Amino acid sequence: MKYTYTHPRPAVTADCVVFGLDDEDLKVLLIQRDNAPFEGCWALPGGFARVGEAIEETARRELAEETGLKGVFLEQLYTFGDPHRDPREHVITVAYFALVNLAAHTVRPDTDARNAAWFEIEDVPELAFDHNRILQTACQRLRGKIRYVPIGFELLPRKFTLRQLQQLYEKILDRTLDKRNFRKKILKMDILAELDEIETDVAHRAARLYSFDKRKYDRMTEEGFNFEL
Amino acid sequence: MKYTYTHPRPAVTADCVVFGLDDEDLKVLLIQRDNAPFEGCWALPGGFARVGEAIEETARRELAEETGLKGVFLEQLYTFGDPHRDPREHVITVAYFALVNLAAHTVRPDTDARNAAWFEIEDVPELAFDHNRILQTACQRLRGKIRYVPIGFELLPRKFTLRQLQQLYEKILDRTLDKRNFRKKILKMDILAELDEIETDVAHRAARLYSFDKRKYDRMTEEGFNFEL
DNA sequence: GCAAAAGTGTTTAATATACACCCATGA
DNA sequence: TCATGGGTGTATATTAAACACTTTTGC
Repeated sequence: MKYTYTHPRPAVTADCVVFGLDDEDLKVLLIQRDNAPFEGCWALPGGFARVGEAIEETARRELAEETGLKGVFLEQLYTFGDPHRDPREHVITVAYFALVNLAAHTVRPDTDARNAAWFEIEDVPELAFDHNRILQTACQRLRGKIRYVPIGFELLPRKFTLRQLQQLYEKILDRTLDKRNFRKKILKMDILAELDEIETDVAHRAARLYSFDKRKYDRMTEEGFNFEL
Repeated sequence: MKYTYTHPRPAVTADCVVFGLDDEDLKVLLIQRDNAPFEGCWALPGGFARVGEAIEETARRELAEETGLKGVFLEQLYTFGDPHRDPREHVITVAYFALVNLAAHTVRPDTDARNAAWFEIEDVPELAFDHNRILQTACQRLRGKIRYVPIGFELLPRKFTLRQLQQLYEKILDRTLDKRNFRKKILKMDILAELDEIETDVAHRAARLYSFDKRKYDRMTEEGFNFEL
């Protein structure tokens, strides 16, 4: 089938930078490419936009097709339109970043990708296209955003300890935080629900579990409160 | 000439939300459309992406063609990809927002647009496509960003008084600020250069002029300082 | 009983806020 | 001389930062 236009058009793709937290390590999900260009090279999951499909849907569909991930937190990151970022032709990509907690979502490699795997942020190899740059932009955005929007909870299991939360922040912000001050601050915000449960299977005193109370948070932001760590 | 592809492609455009400050009023630059759809309707300046042209260049080129504005501060805002946002077909638009100071840039209507004009933000009429929504997104971004990145200076003349700066912030943040506290805070940041000049042609005591010292600011941000008003 | 992490308060410094008057200038 | 905005300081409240020990639990 052929599709003809009076003017040449750049192609459009959507790519996803998927962050996951695994035993306190921040990782990113990559796929190994099946086809040219960059065959065999690691890359961000993503693919071509379809006509009639919202661009975010493109991102979600490709993510599901290539990695099996569904229903994740997804937010638009930036649109990269350099005409030489794809050696074949002018391809504009709308990049998204996603946050998942690894315990709740299992990844299965699928048709388009020979393989999908989690990489430690520091150990990411040379990627296809300008994907290293996109990843870098995503890391910056994550660091910038996590300080004043409580998106960090997307990376944790539904029930978590304050230590897990603190370690997450320390990992992303790349500095240590004072335990007492951290707890004081986050609890005072009143966006966590204290559960009647404690962690299990730990070789020391078990910590209380908490969950993020989105309803409280939404109510507070409406009233002009701002989260800021 | 015809251009043929094996898969259908959405079209891509770039649109600009241009903010300008005029006698302490925040305005946005609109053009009146010459062609269908939405002929005669007011819209954001913008147009179709060319193959081989970086998408930001599309935005700059269209802005210059339609309004005569060149060399302005331009930053990517968001990409809108709803398949029904253009009644003709699926058009993805990469929206940018621009800041200009009206004194330094003159606007001349040009080929594509029958007319270009500045509108008070509050008086913007029903626009073509989803441009009202894009404008709204841009306003939010401007408000959010101006508090922690000193982009406000782009809206002012090179030399300005502290009153002008404060009024700008009050306009955008939509609340009054205490004069003494504002001056203390902004001067303590040490990103303004105090000039040996005062304003002229005012019917009261003339205020000292300042200019934004980008070099100082860049040096400070590198050292991990953060502007925050 | 010891290793490992949970949990908890206070002091001090820094920052934000609230607030009012005299001064210079041009009309 | 009056109207208009320029320019300035201090006291108080709030928030951030620094800091160490006791408790619980599993091994």
